[in-house]
Amino acid sequence: MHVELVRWPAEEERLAEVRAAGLARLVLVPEGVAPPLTADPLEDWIRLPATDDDVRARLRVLEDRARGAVEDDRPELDENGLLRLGGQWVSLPPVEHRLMGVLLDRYRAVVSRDALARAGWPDGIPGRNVLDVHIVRLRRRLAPLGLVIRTVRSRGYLLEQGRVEAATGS
Amino acid sequence: MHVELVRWPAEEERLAEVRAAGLARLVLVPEGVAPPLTADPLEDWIRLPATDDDVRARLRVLEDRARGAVEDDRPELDENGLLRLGGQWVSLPPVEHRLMGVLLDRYRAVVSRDALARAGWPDGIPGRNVLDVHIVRLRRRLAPLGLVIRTVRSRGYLLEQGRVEAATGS
DNA sequence: GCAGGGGCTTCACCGAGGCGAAACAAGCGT
DNA sequence: ACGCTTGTTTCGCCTCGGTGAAGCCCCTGC
Repeated sequence: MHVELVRWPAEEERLAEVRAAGLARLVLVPEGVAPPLTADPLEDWIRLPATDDDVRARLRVLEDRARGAVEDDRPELDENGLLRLGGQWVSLPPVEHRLMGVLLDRYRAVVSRDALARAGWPDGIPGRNVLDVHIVRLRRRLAPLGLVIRTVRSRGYLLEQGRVEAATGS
Repeated sequence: MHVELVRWPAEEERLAEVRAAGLARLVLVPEGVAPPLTADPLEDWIRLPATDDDVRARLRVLEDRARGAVEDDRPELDENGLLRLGGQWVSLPPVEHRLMGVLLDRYRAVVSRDALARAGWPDGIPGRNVLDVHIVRLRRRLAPLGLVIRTVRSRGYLLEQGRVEAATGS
């Protein structure tokens, strides 16, 4: 993810272009000049002179926003079984709601099948295949949100954002 | 729209609270201290000492963002049963007016069938299917405005703007 | 290398219940 | 008298949770 550096007001035209292109940008504003203001989260400005650290800090945030428009916000699960992520949502039936609770508590970490079974069926698991089936169903329901449940063989499962894998290990 | 001013690192706890509450905030960072970084567009920081103009500039941007985050054109319902949205309007009969009231109070959140029943029929619900029927009728009336009532099975209903919903994979 | 087996995935199916919607029958105000 | 609103019945679909069974993949023992 790249962030454009734009001098203001010297490069006014370029700022307009970069804005139109929807690129992230940091505007450098010398002393005594009013900064250009916009509500666009992909734009920030900094007053010169500034330390390299401060410039880097603002650049990092802009990079995060540029990247994270899609990635990296954490899904939210409410008490009504609604799972929200990036403006979209899906509703989860009771069992899957409970399973999702544990997976989110340990987001991006492995959750054992045992822990999942206990969470999904506090009164004891009905059959030995039930968990697997519900994992499949949960996977399908999560797909539209870009969430993926990975299998960690003989260890358990792990919830994360679905990345576009460079190559499937085939 | 209000923006919280938070001193850093003195008011670290308060920053956490304000973040959790989703309020817009400007973090004041003294010289020589690393600013707290987040991709959240509702947070910004400024290096002290700073001019009043620079502070005001950052406040204005945050106010704009806070306003934009909330104002995402919400439908308006008046006491005469007129529901307006985006220049258009429809009129709602008494029962549907009351139902719509609760749905709007909890816009985009789940409202239980029970809560709807109590709102629509304060003196007790006449039959057990009445609510379903009125939901259907309300749906038809809302359609021209682009509003949609989603079913959240065994939990209730939810009112939102009719976007193209990610369908469940068949 | 090959066969066996455990772990996991997926499908097809069933019963129960939640929900949708059409059709019908009043009631009410204008 | 007419149209709009409200309540009721009824039929049928879809979802949800659970079960059995088939198949795949990887590891392991021989």
